[in-house]
Amino acid sequence: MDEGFFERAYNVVRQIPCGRVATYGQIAAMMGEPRKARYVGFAMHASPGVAGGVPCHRVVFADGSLAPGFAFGGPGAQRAMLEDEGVAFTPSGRVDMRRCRWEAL
DNA sequence: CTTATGACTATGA
DNA sequence: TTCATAGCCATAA
Repeated sequence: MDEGFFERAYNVVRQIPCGRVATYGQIAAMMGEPRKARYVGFAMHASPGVAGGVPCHRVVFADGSLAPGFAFGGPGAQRAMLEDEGVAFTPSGRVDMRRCRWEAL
């Protein structure tokens, strides 16, 4: 893996404003390589976390679901953080993409 | 060259 | 709406 890819991924994720979420494919697309959504996920896995300036909790699946089993803090922690930032959730436990999906300016 | 794997996505039942 | 499957890219065996 090219570390530059990680840097670019973090650089994009860092731009996600509070109360918004972005999908892996969306971030990958902003990096110029829309087919590497999986690598974006890997970058998030290896991200320094919110303290490092990378709000990886704001990165979700295309359908609004979160990463099960790999959440940092424990199950429901990611959701709790998003809710705390004002992100709306559906009764099904998924992010309300229609309202909270982040769009590049 | 063929398989296998993975914080993904799209499609079909 | 949910679950299952196939396609996707890069790396490793």
